[in-house]
Amino acid sequence: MTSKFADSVWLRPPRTRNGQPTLSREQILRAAMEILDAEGPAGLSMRRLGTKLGSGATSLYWHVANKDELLELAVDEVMGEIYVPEPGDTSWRVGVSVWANGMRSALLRHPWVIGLLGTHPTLGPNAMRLGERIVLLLTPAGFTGMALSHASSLVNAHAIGAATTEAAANTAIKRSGVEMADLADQMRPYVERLAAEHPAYDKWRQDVDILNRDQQQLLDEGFAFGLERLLDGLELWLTKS
Amino acid sequence: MTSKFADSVWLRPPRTRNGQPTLSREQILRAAMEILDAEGPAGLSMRRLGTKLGSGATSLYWHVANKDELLELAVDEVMGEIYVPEPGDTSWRVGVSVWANGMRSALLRHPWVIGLLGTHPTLGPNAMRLGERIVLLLTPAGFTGMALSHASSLVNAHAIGAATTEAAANTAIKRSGVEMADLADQMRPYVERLAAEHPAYDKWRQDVDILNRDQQQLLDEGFAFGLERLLDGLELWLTKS
DNA sequence: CAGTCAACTCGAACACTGTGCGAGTGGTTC
DNA sequence: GAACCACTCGCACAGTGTTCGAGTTGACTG
Repeated sequence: MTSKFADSVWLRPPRTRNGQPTLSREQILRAAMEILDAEGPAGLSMRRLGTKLGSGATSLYWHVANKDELLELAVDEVMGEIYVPEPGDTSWRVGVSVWANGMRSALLRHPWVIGLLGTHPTLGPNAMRLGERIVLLLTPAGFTGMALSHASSLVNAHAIGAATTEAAANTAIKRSGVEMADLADQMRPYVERLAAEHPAYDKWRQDVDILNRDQQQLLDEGFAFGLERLLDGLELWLTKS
Repeated sequence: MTSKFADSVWLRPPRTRNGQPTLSREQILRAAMEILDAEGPAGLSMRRLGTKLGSGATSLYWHVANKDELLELAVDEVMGEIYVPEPGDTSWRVGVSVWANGMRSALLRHPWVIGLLGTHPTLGPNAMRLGERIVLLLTPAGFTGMALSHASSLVNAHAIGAATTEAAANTAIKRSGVEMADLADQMRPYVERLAAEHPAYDKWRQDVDILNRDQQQLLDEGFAFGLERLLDGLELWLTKS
């Protein structure tokens, strides 16, 4: 049940010597991410990963303690794909926007990360580097002490939350036929049944004709809208204190 | 690979007659949630659920198509715990705050939901009821059309994102010994190693002395801070358009 | 050159998992 | 009595993560 942080991956160097012994932590990680990106977490099993690498499944356990740990490494790898601009290059608003948008798209490129974020805190080196960049970006903007932490959490939460619902929508579309129109048709009886019980929701849905719009564009706009409101709120706080 | 929405749980009535045949969808759902709350998703297996209900594991498949579907039902059940005030009872700001706080605490009461939110969209009756209430709350506040959707997504994302990182922290604390101080001690060598590479982050961490604070209070404050900024941003948008 | 040790690989086995299938049970309706 | 339906469930299958202990390699030491 309990596990010491002292045993964590981040404290244990990759087990490999100068030579290249046909298997390395990096290599395993890369192969694992390929499977995850292509087929989601359900597609990743140690045996499959082993055969993909041309080695026995249990060989992996020399380089990685656990499947869980492997996933932790993978999550941090995704964190490494997020770019946070240096201060001075732009205003803090633009900097935060770049960061937030980059985070959203990284999460959507690797949607399996989303389901893992709530299970372990992300403490890997890439996450740390991210933290450093964020401090560097927000400090000159005027955020200090706890406000810095809170502001950063706010942006983080926006990216994670938006990516979560967006990923859910994506998998629903992927899993049903292909066309959004088809899915809308399939849902019609259900939606109509509920329309009676939820008149306001239904009226709104008809007003905006939500099912006949470009879903991706809607999601993009929604994220941008939220981000803008959130930046306004932060800016207001800066000027008022 | 593909599955028609026509087969979805939400279109299929619970399979039970007037009599009470020792097993019902409701009952299964309740037992499943007890296990999930107590031991997380890893603790839930169909066999365990069966024995907990005093019946064979495969009997469950009469009432529920598969485990995924059972989890979908469970997620919607949690959505039912979220309260959105009616408009007129309070200002929209307070209404949204109640909703957001309720959502955060529901997700933290049932942290296993967080990992599932990204896998299926939540379309159950409770989620729909939530949607209705949100429309009723935000419309009189001045949000119409797409802005309503975007504002609602923003609040949603904040709750989900904050709960995600908070759940991650909680499991880390639960899983290591017991005391936060112990965990801080265990992390020390790692943190110190990284301090050199991340001076700004390190300086900030020392300035606020983050490890010696009440973590729960910090999380609460962070959520409230973010929510306030976000509401300010929305209010500003309302007045400017 | 032989010997030792560490780094690394891997097959077998264990205790599990979700789920399809077909047989079985009990009550209600002709 | 017969037929039907709602429902339960044991068996079996193909898979899972992981442990253990034996095996293989290559480099360094005596």
